[in-house]
Amino acid sequence: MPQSKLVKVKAQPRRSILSDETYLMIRAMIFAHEIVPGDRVNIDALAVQLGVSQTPIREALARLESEDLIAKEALKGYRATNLLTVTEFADLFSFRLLIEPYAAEQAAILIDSKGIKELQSEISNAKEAINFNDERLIEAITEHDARFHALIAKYSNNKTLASAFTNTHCHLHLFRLYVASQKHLIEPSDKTSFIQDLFSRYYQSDRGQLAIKQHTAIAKAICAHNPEKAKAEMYSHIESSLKRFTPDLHKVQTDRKTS
Amino acid sequence: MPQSKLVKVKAQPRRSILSDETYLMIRAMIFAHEIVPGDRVNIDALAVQLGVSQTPIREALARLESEDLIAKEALKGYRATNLLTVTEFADLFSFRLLIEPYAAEQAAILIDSKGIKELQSEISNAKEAINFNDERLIEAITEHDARFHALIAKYSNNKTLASAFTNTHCHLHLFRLYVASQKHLIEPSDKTSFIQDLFSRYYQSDRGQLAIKQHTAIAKAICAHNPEKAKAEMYSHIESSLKRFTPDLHKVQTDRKTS
DNA sequence: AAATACTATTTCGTATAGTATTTTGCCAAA
DNA sequence: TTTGGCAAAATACTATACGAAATAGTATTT
Repeated sequence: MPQSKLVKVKAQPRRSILSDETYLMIRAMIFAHEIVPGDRVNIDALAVQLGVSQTPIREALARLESEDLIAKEALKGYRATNLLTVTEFADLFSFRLLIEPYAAEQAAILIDSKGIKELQSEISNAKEAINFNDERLIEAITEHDARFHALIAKYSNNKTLASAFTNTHCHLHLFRLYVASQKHLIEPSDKTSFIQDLFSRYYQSDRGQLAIKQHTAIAKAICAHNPEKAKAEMYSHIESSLKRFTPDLHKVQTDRKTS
Repeated sequence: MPQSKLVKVKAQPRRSILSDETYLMIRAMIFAHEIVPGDRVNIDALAVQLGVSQTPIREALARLESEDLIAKEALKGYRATNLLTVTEFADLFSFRLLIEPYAAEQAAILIDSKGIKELQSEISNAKEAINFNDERLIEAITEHDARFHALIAKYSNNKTLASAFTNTHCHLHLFRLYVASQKHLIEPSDKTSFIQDLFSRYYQSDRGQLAIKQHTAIAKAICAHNPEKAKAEMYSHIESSLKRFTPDLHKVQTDRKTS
């Protein structure tokens, strides 16, 4: 058994890096609405709650700050940033319309067999998820959507693009998770907030089937190495998604011009 | 003198936030090549050098990490990230070609009189800088270029775009500063590294006059509220800048496809 | 009612100590 | 000389405690 010497302690579980784990945990708390937008984030309290010292918390918050998920006010402390405003939401989609069709185009050129498998498997999973009940459906579709678009950004093979995508998309993701969490507020009341309005428009109608259909078309074009088609499909997908969210976008854009 | 009461202690100098200042100082050290790409960054040493404790250093490094100017390896410490590779450089320009023409277009629509003044003054400054001697010229033009493009990103009024621009552009800026710092290596030697080759191609020929000429055209279109022209001028400006850097770009792109 | 003073809380930074891990340098064996 | 391994030094990571300074809230005085 000469191997025992070579292998040695290689298998010992890596010591966890608290500042990294803390970062992920705080991030998860934000996405899970345990930390609500606008909340103040107290370092001491967080340290106690997570059972670590202040040092890892500080590093985690510094990172979250440069992702704009946490804002720091000098001498006043940290607080969770607010949700996207209507304008910011529209801006984010304008940005997506710039970079994601290009990403799809490049992915169609550069994707390899491993990537094709990964993409197809993501589509399959999504199609299964359609059969979920309402409770899990919306969350499943939201998560699938995030993974799908991230995959394409990754296979564009452009790190600058992929990193810009990641940095901006987390806000959209958070926004969607928040919209979804407001589901129970829809039925009983007739007051229609921006959020609730969005919810009914986006999820009530087709339960996300349209999005998955469009994803399928995009994936098909990419896997067939058809850049033009992939680009066009991605463009109309994002456009359609934006239209569903805000059919009155033209009004928003007009507002911006006059502001 | 009722004013004296109203003004009061408003002017008292804000206590400096060490973690912010430390962040800026380390960042400046990177841009000044006091911290060279690939260098290990020792927290203790930095704390002693800057005369602060570890806490602000850690927060600063965490922020720099998410900008990708500093990379963290678990349990091994931080190190300054390497310069852009040829591929990353090409990717960055592809990305710029996606977002900056759009930014110029939107700026032409949305810019106000204050913005027009700011843009025009930046152009004036640049034209003065052309008369600098070689020593200061390159740095002046590099800094002007960064400010000019940042201004347009700002006046696109799209925060998502502006933030993506900021995050990606610092790498280009660092790259250019590094290229410029290699100037003295050009003349005497005949060995032609990638960097030195770039330098001669980009700066020796016209001392940046072409870039400023193009900037002037872009600014003119924006200030005249001509979106189409602004967009087109910005596109060809970036394209021309890319071509000057890498006339053999097609080769790079071919390489990517086969990788 | 407004200005002021006082108190409590919180942030920000320092200092220090201890543990885990990596790196380095040395020594022995091939 | 080279290789491999082990011990020592260096470094990263975390915890803890403390203090100064600013903010926020409350009470007091004018």
